[in-house]
Amino acid sequence: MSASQIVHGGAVEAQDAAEEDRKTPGRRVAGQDPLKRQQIIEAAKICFLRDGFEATSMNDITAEAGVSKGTIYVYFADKEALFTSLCGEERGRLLDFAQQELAASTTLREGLTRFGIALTAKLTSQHVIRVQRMVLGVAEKMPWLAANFFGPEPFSGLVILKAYLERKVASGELEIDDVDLAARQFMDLAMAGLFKRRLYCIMSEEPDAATIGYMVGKAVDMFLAYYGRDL
Amino acid sequence: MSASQIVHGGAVEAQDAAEEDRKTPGRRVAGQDPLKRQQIIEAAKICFLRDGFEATSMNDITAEAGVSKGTIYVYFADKEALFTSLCGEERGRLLDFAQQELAASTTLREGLTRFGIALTAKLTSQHVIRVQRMVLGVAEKMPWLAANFFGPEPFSGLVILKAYLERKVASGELEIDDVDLAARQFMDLAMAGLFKRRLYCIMSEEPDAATIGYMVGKAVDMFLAYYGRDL
Amino acid sequence: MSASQIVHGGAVEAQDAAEEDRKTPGRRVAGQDPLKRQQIIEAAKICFLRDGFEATSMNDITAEAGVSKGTIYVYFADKEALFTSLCGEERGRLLDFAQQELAASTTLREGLTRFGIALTAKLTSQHVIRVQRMVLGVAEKMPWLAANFFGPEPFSGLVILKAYLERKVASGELEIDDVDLAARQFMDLAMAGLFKRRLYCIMSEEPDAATIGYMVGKAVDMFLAYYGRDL
Amino acid sequence: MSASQIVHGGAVEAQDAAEEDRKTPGRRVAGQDPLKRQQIIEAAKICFLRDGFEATSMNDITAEAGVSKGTIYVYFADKEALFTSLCGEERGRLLDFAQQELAASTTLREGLTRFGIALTAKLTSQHVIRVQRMVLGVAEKMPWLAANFFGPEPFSGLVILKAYLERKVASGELEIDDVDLAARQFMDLAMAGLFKRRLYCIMSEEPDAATIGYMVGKAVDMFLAYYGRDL
DNA sequence: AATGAATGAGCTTTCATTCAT
DNA sequence: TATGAATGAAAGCTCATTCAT
Repeated sequence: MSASQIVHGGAVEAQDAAEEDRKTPGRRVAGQDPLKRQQIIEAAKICFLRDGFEATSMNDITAEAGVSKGTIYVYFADKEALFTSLCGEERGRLLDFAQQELAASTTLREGLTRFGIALTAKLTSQHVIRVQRMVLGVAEKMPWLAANFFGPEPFSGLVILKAYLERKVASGELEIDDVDLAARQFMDLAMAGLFKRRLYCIMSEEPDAATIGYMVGKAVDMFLAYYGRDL
Repeated sequence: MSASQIVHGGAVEAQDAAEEDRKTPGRRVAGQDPLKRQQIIEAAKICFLRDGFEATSMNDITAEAGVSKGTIYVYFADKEALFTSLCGEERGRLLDFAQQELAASTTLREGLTRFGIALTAKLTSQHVIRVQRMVLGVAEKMPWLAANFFGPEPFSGLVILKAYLERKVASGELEIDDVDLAARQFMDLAMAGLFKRRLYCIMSEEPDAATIGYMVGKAVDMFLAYYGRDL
Repeated sequence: MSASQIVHGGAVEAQDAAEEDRKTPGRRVAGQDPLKRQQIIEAAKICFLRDGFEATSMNDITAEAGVSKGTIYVYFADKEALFTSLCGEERGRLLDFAQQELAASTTLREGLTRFGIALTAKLTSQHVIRVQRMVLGVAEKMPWLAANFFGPEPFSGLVILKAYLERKVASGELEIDDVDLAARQFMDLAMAGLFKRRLYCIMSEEPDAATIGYMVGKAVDMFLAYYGRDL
Repeated sequence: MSASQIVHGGAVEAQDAAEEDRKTPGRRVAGQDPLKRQQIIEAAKICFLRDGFEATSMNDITAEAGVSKGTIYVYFADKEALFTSLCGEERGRLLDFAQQELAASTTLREGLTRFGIALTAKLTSQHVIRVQRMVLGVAEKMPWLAANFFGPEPFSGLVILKAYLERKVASGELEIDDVDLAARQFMDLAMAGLFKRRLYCIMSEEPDAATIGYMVGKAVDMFLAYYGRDL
């Protein structure tokens, strides 16, 4: 698998299949064209994020996708199945960018700062906030969907940060007794207040870079003051 | 008025009024029977918390409340008004308990600890989590409702904590340049990870007292290590 | 029966009964208070004329009349019965004024002119136009109601005009072979076009006195030119 | 196109279009099938004429038309739009026949007589009377609809008659100072009493040809006696 | 006798889903 | 295979009528 494929993520296998099929002319199998499937999902994403699950009609998605209603029902059993698929894709590897931020950093402080900034920017962005509200709105009915929102464990931001912290503990730069807790503390500290204010519409605009930088800076200070080992 | 009544909050006056009115015979005014109003709200709460705003039909509430549809519309102008009323009651004085926790404490560490424990217990309780999901589900459509969820500013937990911190700064126990940020940091630190895990159904049970105590203890340690002034 | 009773018309017997009952204190018989009955009818008239039969709710009438819904149902079996009663009263002696116009005139030309003016003014007045539309709107369902709208024959304008014409024929001032037709011709001629234009909202304002005078004048001219006997 | 098709009027083109389309296979566009549209309108006509606008429910029309409720809403935006369409079709060229009657006549007397007979027969026919009651029932709510009932000016019977009278004035056969009034007078004279009696259910059957002929004859006599110029 | 809160069938309209083309 | 017209259950809401007070 090439590097570019890694970047594109989950849709890659489907794309490959599509390209192969295109070579052999003739009828496709119903509900098997990955391009059309993606087209529907993208349209549904726009609608669901804009209006929420209930307020979005299949007609809206039809219009947005430019395919017929019947076709959607070939690719997805019903509205809920489409929504679930879409959430699965959206979740994708929501926090995988984190790995790069940490890998690209030389010092501990830089690593934490870049990680914190990227994390906060992402989680408070208009798009991701909307996705979260959408998912939380159906969490009672589809808890598994919410539970997996931040990604299946092995790839989530938390796991990445924990691994990073553990390496820094091993290297002697940090002294942490409960790495899991410390990782969670740092993440919440980095967006202290911002996340909830964004989620609850108290802050209606995305925070700007200066704000995020300021808050993450304070978080790193505090985190290192407590867990850092003066060398 | 007894202490227990204070705890129960907003519904108390209505109950009292109802009992008094029952003594004086005669017809009640339309939409003014607090018992019936409460009956409807309780039913609506069950339905809205279970299914969300859009997925709950007025018929569902009718059946749950055991009153007719027409009656609901005497007490509430429409579905949204009922939902708003319910949220208003639910919000009530969600975080006012906080004041007592701080007032009842002698030392700074005790104050922060009691405050953090009460806050975390409240916000991660099954009921409050459900209410939050319900409110977030309609945040896109009724942002004012979400924005006011944690109470109008003067009485919210944040304001109380900030005032407390400011007093401690004045008394020389703390040294904080940005009290607003510090307050937010402490609150998020106190429930680091817990809040999100509860909201996203990753943790399906309410955290037990030991867990909360452990996490809040760590939070207080970290907070005092950074902002505390060794006297 | 006194002269004043004749003028007051149908409600007289009820009034008498009311006065008698007032003498004996104590409870009235349900649905027997003519004052309250009238109060309800007046309110209903306002509502039905403003909004039509279907668009008027019993609540509207309740509010307008200042009596309770139950009371209305004591006086009238249902909405339709109330409407029917109201129409009966409205019809009353819609065109009885005509007699006075003719009696107060000395010459034939004056009689026809005054009659024509009064008739046209009445039938094109906003109130009467509304009543007519209301009645016509339910004519398919309650044809008897529409049929009696212009009054039971003996007292209607047509009968009065016919009697007048017959007297003028007998006196030699007119020469008419079909008096019934002539009477109808005069009435329609007097409001030629005006009536239909008013009914069909082509003319939204009541015609002014000058317009009516002009048209009736033309009608009298034409009528006398054809039926008049030059003496 | 046959003569009988001309008589039937507005629905003819739609039918033709439908038949043509049926020849070309393939799916129809939503809300574009003229047969189905006509089917709905016919059903609506039956219901609205029988019960009036308010008293007719969309369910009634659904049942009468034999199509689903949703389908009606594909063809018509709402109940009012359906009603308006139906009225528009009904109005059609209600009085255009008049032109032919006048054109086909040689003498003035014949022209007026044929015109008067055709006008009276049409306006007192059971169907047109019902349509008028239906329209008048909503005149308060949709005055524009009532106002346009007799057709947009250029094609209405009144305009045609006025033009005819003006020609006759020019040719010296008539002497009229106010042609507009004269035209209205003639039209009302032609159906003197008949129209109102039919509208108000005083006359429950359509008038027969003899009655109409008699009344129109009298009207023509009177009209010519006044406006005619003895040559 | 009078009241008006409560009822629930019924209203117009929407929309997820089906299936003939 | 893909289409989109048609379906009809169900939505939010109204209101004529009833009946406990």
